[in-house]
Amino acid sequence: MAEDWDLFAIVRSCQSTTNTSTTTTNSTIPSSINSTSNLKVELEYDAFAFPNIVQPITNEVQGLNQLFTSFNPTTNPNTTIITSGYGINPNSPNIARCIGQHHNIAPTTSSSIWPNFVQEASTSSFNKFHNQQLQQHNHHLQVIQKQEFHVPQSTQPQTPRSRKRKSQQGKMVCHVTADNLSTDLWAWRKYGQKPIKGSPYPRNYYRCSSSKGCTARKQVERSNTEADMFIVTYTGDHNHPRPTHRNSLAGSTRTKSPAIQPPTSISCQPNTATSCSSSLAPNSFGEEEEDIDMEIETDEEGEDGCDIPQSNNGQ
DNA sequence: CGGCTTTGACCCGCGC
DNA sequence: GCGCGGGTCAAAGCCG
Repeated sequence: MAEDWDLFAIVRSCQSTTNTSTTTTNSTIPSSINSTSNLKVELEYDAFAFPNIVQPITNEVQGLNQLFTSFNPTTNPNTTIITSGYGINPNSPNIARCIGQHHNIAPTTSSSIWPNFVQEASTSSFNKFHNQQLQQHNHHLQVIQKQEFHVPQSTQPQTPRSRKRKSQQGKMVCHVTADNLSTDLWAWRKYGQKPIKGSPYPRNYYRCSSSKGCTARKQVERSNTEADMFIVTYTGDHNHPRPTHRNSLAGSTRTKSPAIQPPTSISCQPNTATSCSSSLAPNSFGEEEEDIDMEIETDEEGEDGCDIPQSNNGQ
């Protein structure tokens, strides 16, 4: 299909740019959030009117923030975190404080851009979703705290096809610019592409290729409202430590297809996941430290690594 | 040779 | 109950 852009787009973005904007998926978010120079991270929780979950979420937020922070290469003073959401009081001191703190602490690693991420919850199965998310996040948090890399229990055993709608599963959504489509050290393998109703652009499906049993999934699609923005959605958890460096899995990249390539391109390929992911992505969690190291290793590429110029990661 | 991309078909959750 | 549409599978072909 001509729309290969996606793929590469994703992958490619190895370049870092400074624009990353985060928006909430649920509510189409205006670009007002975007800040070119400042990185704004928006944590959105659809707590709606479920007071009972607010607390847990708060905890989550903390956990996420920790992770996020530790992960965030860019953490810098300029980083702004915006909390918004339904249900969770944006003004919540707990959250704000927590976030602020973490950010301050955050290690400053590279100048890479830290893509925005949004935590999205589906309204339909709100409770279910939240429970899952909370579990995942808590779990991740625990993992991090322990400095472990496994996500043992996992989240869901993935049976042959867990057809459960993704919308109902916990997921992390990142909005990144084409330039930032970043990459991460995880190795991703494309396993499908589908046209999405209502969107002129197809959605690409990737799964982690580092480990056979890994349930991590990644979806990438171009925003139909903002041409140069890509929506990257992460689901599932990695059941293995993050690779130390982009691996080289073999094959690769077919050069980018002639088709559309996002602006910058390179094919970072699957291995490259966007930084967003790292942040929240469940998986990435554990590896934060490594991540950082590794990512840093990438130099500046910004995000993570997409150092790989073209073709696949390295290959 | 191993791994990746492409792509049509299939499966099945979900809304009507 | 039916149909739509999203997500996944798997064969074929490509690339390093």
